[in-house]
Amino acid sequence: MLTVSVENYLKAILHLQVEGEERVSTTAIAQKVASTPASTSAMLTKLGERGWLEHQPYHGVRLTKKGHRVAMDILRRHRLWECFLVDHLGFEWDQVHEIAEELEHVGSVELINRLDAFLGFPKLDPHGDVIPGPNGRFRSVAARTLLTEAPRNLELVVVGVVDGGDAFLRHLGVLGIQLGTRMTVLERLSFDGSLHVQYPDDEEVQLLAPSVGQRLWVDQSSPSPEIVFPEEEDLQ
Amino acid sequence: MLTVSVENYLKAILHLQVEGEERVSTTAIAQKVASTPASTSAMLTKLGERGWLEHQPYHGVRLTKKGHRVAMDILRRHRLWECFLVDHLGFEWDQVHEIAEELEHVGSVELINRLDAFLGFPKLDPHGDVIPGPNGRFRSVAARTLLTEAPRNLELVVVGVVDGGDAFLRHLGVLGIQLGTRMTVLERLSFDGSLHVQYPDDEEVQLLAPSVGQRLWVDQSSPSPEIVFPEEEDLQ
DNA sequence: ATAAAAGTTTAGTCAAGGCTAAACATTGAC
DNA sequence: GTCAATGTTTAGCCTTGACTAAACTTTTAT
Repeated sequence: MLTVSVENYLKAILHLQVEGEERVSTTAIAQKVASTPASTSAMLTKLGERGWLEHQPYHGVRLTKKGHRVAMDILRRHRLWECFLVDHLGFEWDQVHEIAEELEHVGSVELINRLDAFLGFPKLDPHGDVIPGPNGRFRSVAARTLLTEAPRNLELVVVGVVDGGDAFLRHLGVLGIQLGTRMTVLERLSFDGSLHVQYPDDEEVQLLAPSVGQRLWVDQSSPSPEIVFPEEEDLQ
Repeated sequence: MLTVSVENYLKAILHLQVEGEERVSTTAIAQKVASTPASTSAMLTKLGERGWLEHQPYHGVRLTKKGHRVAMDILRRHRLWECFLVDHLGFEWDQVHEIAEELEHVGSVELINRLDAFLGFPKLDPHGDVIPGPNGRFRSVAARTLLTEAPRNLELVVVGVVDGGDAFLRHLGVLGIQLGTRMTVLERLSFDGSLHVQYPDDEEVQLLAPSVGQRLWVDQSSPSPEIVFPEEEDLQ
């Protein structure tokens, strides 16, 4: 049965699987769900028996089609609820994750599809993450680049954050950055990859740490015919 | 800790306590939460130890102030979610109970208060039940009478249902009755208390079973200076 | 190539919350 | 007032999902 605990494991595995590795390790999963490797191992065996994943002892785990579908549904619910909380209840984007963690386990399919319609079938959640559709697949992904890898001297707009924990989101708040913030990258420093950026209507040039630049998705502020991507030798 | 299970017990006890009896029996609670008397007895002992109720072995149970407050909060969450589901997601009133049973266990106080504001601080849920305020007390109760006890020959409007399970709500649907339906009681039959009622713009007189009339809250359709309540000798 | 480190699983417990069967209280009928 | 019927609790057991400690694999470093 799909208990809250099972849903959390599947969600965690999807997360780790998307973020790179083909096979996901027991320890990594244990960390994500804040449990011990021993408990996790037991759970993985069970999830394997029930057909949600393939578990090769000592060599990690991979979601089956069925497991992947379930996990995507949970992600869908989580992100739709976040939209609701921010767009209609007036929460800030760094306040909604915890609440959505609870709401995502409410199981009614009818509920979530109606919520989707109520919200106007959004493609992105308040952090700029893509929302899976009712078929359990991601909706068309908008063009986006990491700020670190974006072209210079072109006005950009922030369209998302990578793996946005509340701490990072609040830090962005301090920096005055949110979804929709516009900025232009003037230079990327070779020392550590820090970025010199400039905001519209602001003479001053700001220095942005690489830890921030690597975690911001941006798109061109207004479509332009000439897009110049940086070449390797550009990097000083 | 306030687990889902504990919340369900407290909610069930509040329900039974409101519906009459001062002390609530183990068996009645077991029935409400669809459990056995044995399991319930164990749970009641625990809830007593934790200060949510007073448990006199063999003589039933009564919520403490603390327990009452918690139960009212759950009722508040349940009914606010029902409002949201019907008013904004377009559900019918007989479809929302189950879903609200899940949503009511999402714990954030901030969430529920914002939802309350979003909904415009409603006083009544889609079934006409009173919604507790953030202080854990019922909001001012509107004037209302059971249809069975309402005055004759006066246009009434349905403002609520008593203990509306889905089966009853669907039955009302078959009869064409919902919140806001107007009707006039012509006569109460002495045999079994059935009611002869008439709907506006409809010549035909309908017969309403007492099982229905006893479970409909009504108010006067439009304020009238003369309210005639039925006397005993009126009942043929 | 092998030993230490790191990662994973197994073994043995625990708490929550359910169940059935049996023992115990209370109530009501005679 | 006693005894049967009803209601309640206790006793003993089960499942889920956690935990620690110990055993076992795999990987890494020398």
